[in-house]
Amino acid sequence: MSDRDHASEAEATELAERLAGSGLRMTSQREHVFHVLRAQTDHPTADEVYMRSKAERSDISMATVYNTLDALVKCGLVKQVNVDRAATRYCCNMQDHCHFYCEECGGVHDIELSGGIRDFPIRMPRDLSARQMDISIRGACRDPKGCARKTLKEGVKAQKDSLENE
Amino acid sequence: MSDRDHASEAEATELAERLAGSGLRMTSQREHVFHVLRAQTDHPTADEVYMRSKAERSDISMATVYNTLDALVKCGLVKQVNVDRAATRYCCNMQDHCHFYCEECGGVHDIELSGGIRDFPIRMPRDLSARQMDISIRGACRDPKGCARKTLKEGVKAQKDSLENE
DNA sequence: TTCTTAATTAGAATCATTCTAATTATTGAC
DNA sequence: GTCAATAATTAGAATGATTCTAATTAAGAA
Ligand SMILES: [Mn+2]
Ligand SMILES: [Mn+2]
Ligand SMILES: [Zn+2]
Ligand SMILES: [Zn+2]
Repeated sequence: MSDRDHASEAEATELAERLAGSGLRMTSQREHVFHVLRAQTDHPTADEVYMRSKAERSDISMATVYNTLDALVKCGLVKQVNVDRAATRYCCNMQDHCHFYCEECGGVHDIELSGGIRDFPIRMPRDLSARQMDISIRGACRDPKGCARKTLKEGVKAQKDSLENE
Repeated sequence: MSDRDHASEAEATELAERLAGSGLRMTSQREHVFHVLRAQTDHPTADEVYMRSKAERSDISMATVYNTLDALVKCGLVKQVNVDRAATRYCCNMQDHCHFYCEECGGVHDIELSGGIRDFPIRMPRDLSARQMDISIRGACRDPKGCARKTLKEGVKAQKDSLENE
């Protein structure tokens, strides 16, 4: 049994436990979608998750991808990330972090937070009680190789076409 | 001439100048939409701006409201505020601030920032250059009177109906 | 004016997401 | 294992915010 199998097994076990904790069942589709998410640290949209999932399991449906992503969010294994009004992205890094959006390539990167998110210099009015804080940063990633994603629209479309014509 | 007229006049002048600065023309629709936005400190959606605008100018169209809000954003008089995937809201407070979203009533409130947004304790990776940071807080506003907006969906719908049946 | 260009408008189109209703899979009791 | 009960999957329809289109109207320059 390879390291990879070990990793997948541990992943599946964690998934099954978390799902059970929320009264949800483990299924092969859910395992596969979760694995697809964990395979890359980018923050794919539902559509991208669908395409990647379909590459190995050609029978999976978009509806199931949406349902599964929902289930993963409900049981605390995945977070939704929204950038403007674009399609929701999914993040499976459950550490406390914030997001960087590259306006050049459209990529989203995780940024670790130094201190706890609590001790940020914000004075909360007395009549408002905070439950959660979200920080997002936008800018450009000046990676010499060019960024993770190509120039947003064209790049995403090209990627989609190439997967469809397989 | 009343104080109110003075205020409106100054508002219109600022608007005209800002529009001109972006190569855009001043129109009565734009003046009216801008005035509607400045009349309340809440963060209305395009649809809400449309309803409020139509209350006084029944001939204005939704398309114009969208176009105008766009123009106002382009010339730096208004900012867009996104909460999850819900309809975009519009904010005409141009000071540096962040947003509080009440999960109970759906209202959005401004929160002043103590220090400059620059000295927040975040270590940026070398290959990422930040241009802008957004902070949003979610929680509940425990106002004894109840919050600005009623319980989200029902409240918004009721408000819409009441305006339509005038 | 009159010409040119921009703004407004109604309605169609788009696109991510949610919903519906039918089918299939999983679970637990027997 | 059999069999109901319940949950998950699925295709496709519906939704809703926004954008686009193409026609009309208004504004500014000459
Ligand atoms: Mn992330
Ligand atoms: Mn604001
Ligand atoms: Zn980039
Ligand atoms: Zn509230």
